[in-house]
Amino acid sequence: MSLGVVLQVRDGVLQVLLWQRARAPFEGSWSLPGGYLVPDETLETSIRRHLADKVDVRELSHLEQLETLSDPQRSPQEWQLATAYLGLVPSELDPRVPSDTDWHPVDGLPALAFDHEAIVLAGRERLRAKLSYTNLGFALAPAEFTISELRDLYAAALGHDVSATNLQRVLLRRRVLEGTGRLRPPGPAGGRPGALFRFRKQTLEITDQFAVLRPPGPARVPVA
Amino acid sequence: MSLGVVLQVRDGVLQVLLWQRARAPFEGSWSLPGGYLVPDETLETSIRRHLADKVDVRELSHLEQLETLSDPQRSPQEWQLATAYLGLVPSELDPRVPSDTDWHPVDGLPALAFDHEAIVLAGRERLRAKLSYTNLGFALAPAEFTISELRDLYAAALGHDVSATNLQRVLLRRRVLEGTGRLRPPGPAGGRPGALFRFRKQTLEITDQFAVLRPPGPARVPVA
DNA sequence: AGAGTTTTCGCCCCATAGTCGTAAACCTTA
DNA sequence: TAAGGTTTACGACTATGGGGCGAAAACTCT
Repeated sequence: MSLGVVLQVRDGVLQVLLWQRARAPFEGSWSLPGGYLVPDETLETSIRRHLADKVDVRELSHLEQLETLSDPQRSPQEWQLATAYLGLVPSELDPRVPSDTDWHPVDGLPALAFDHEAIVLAGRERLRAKLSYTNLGFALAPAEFTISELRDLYAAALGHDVSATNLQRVLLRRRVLEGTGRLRPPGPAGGRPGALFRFRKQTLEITDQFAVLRPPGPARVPVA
Repeated sequence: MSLGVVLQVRDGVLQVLLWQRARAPFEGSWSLPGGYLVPDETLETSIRRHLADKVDVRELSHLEQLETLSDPQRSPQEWQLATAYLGLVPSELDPRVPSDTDWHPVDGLPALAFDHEAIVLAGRERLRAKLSYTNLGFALAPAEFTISELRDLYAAALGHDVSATNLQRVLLRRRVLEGTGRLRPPGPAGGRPGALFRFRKQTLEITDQFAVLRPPGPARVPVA
């Protein structure tokens, strides 16, 4: 079967989409959305199909495979293999979810069915790691944003403060962000209008090249 | 079913363990070792069991899950899910392998059965990436080694030259390596004896902390 | 006009990577 | 024993890029 860890930053907090089980085992407790495969179906197709009831597929800005769980004890009744996926939803969207489904802060989860808590935490770790060496932030952020807004998104996803100055310089240097010409008008409290940025690419790319593994030679990427 | 991409640096070249199929489909062509699960078996147990015929399990210095393949077209006959694992063997070992099994350089593979070529390349990419931001090198290297030997290992696995000076400084600073007191006597051509090093840990650890995701504050890890 | 807010940007420090050149330690051969 | 060749070790220098700070800019409101 396939399971989905769907994450979104809501109200400044990283949250996960959970579904309340209607049947035993673990009747009534919260669990990850997902379900069985049908014949000749890709795992990715399967999780997209199961998620379609919960979130509009077009609202998923990113979907990648996490891992496949196979512990014989993970389900109390039958031996069940499950492949977990990580899905991300941009923070400006508010998908309509069914009544048995709701968002829960990843810090402070209720008791989850099966091994789903560990899967959620694995998804959060994957997100945190990739935020640093890829452009995965595009999947959390709206189409346009100020640096302050992006800093709050990163802080929520990473779980600690982020320096806005640094974030801007680093992401610009890595050519992850680019400025639109536009400005965001200040709020009722006033303040200087913030410049609006966007991610250059909407697909996953590795932005960090490491020291020892970088091919030698004086040729360096031009700053352009 | 489970599949294993078992990599080792042999003769200064990154090689993968392949098995020649005895039955259709793809009879006679090379493929990854692996096979079906038995009930109540973990995927990791399964791949270890299937690999036991090829390589002594104790010779595997590292084993981690790569991904689960589910394309309905990946097997010409039946719909088949397969979970691929990446296994590593230290370069000083030379496992006895059956006659239908042999090592092949990852650069210059023969035509492989199913989608196995893509899986091998995915395994190589995982190795290359993790060599840079983890201590995964421990799984390729012998118990003790000189910096030159380690440099050759890294160069083979990464596919490009590596500076020995840099490699030593970086891995020492990250506290990935530590010096044993010993020296390796020079070869017949002479030369200064090389100092012997070892990896501090034999389990996977992340050694690189990234800029923007690093928690703020002046506190830095003491150089000790 | 002045006070309060928020964003922007320049400046400086420092940690670490990359390169190079020289010294050290060993072999073989004359 | 001296000289030349080979390999490793290590210091010096440079470049890059992150981290932090503070001042300036651009607003709103009173």
